[in-house]
Amino acid sequence: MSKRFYVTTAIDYVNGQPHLGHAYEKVITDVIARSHRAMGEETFFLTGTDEHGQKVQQAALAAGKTPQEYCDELAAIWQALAGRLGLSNDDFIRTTDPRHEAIIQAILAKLEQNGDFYQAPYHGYYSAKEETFLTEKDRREDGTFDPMWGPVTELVEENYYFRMGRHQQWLIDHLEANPDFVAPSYRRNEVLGFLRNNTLEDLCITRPKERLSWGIPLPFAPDYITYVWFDALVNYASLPGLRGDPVVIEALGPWLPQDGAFAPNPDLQLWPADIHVIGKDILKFHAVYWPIMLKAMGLPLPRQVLAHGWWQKDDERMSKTTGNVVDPIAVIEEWGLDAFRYYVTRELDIGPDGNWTDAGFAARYHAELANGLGNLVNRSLSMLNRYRQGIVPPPHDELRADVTSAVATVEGLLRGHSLQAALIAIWRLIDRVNQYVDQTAPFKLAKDAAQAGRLDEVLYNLAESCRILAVLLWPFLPETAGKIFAQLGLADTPDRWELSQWGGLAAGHQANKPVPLFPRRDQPAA
RNA sequence: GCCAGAGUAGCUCAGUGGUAGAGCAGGGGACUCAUAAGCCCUUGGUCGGCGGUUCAAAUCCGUCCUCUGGCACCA
Repeated sequence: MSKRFYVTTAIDYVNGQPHLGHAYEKVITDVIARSHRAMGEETFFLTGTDEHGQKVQQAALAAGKTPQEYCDELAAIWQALAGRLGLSNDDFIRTTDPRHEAIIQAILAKLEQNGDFYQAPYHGYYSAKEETFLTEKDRREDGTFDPMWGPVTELVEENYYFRMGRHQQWLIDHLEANPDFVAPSYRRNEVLGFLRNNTLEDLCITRPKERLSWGIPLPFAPDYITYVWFDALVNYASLPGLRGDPVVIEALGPWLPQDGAFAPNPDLQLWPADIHVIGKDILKFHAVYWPIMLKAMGLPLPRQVLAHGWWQKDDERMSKTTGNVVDPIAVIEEWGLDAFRYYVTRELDIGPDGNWTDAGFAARYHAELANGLGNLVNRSLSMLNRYRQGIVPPPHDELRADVTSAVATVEGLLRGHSLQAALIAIWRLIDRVNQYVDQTAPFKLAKDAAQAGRLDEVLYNLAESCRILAVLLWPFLPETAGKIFAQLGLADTPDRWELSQWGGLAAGHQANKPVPLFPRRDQPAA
């Protein structure tokens, strides 16, 4: 079996509530995963939760629970979110999975043996009140720290460091030789600019156990706990490893537990990842630290780090304190899952920041989903039922060229992960088919018995266009695509690109009666 | 402060030397299968300011203004 297309989201820190940004990242990654699957690639889509760290430790303590109990409860919330978003993820990694921890320890042991680590004092400003180190960025202009931190003292503690400096040049070379390694291109430029103009400092990768106990101990120094880098980031490779990915198993072989738990599985070739979908805030970790870590581990680099932007609400940063937030679950409950998936993918291209407005959401819902797509399917099937009792006439090719051309365009855009552009192209086809209804006026043809043959032709073109639209929409709107197939009386699922071939509807096929896909919400039901 | 990017119709944006474009919103019309949806037509801009190069500049150059992003241990 060949290597699968492997796509990931960032894993989310459990000590927080899911918000629009999380939901957005997962939806666009799901669209990418579904489109690759539809086009016949074996695909693996991974998401998950980051569960270690001091904040989780403290929150668990405050809640009177063990950290593991606390994480189990929160991980369930995040997994439920994945379900509510209709994600087609193939697995869900939790960094508290003992197998993940075993792989982390194998990696740490290997790098220690290779001389990638060293011990040194860590100097920092420490807030005892918040039990955290502060950075220069936390200083105010006059050099003092915000009173929220309480008394701030300068503290020195021993820690382990990861040597990064020696990796600077090849990483620059790699970015120059692989223009798609970081996307969009302006993010790549930022990373290159950073690498060219700064000297990489070594990375502090531990915290002393007395300060951070909820995490993975260094196998060669159990009084130290791995800090986030060699824990959370590694999930992308540890999940393949714990499921037997041969590349990961081979790189870590001698350092893994030799009890047979990590037997290679040649049928699951995942690493290297094809795309890491992340937010722009964690670009540097993924485009600088992570490749260097992988190189040290002896693993190939991912093919692409794709950084998306952030959402604002009404041109202002979303903030819990002001209540200026979009709750994705509430939107889905009010408008439906596919309406949510459509808006976030259509409104915002992957890269720039976006702005959520409730008015914009309602406008797209009505203009594009209800009046455009929904009404087209409804009027097409309504006429097929009214004039032909829902029985599909013989195939006819009048719209074949338009549809085939749109399919090719959408396919190319999906392969390039231009999701917004793909939706725009799909809607151009919807507009074209709506235009066709007016140009051919089947409702007039139906009044003249002599035009029965022409009416058959038009009705076939409409029904077949709707069928193919379902296939194109599947990656974005899986519920809706399924409903269109169901209304057409098709038992199949529109999850394969080959179904977008013109002429799939057979003469004599019995379609069902239409039900509005996206009921209008701005007027009382008639 | 330094580096990068952007400023074009009410809104979102395309357009990189040759008579200003799209979608949405706004206005008008004909139709009626359909979720009072759809279709056709249409109003609307001294292309951020100033100066320069050119027969010709939204497009190239200079300068100024405004905004955005980045400037390492941030989940």
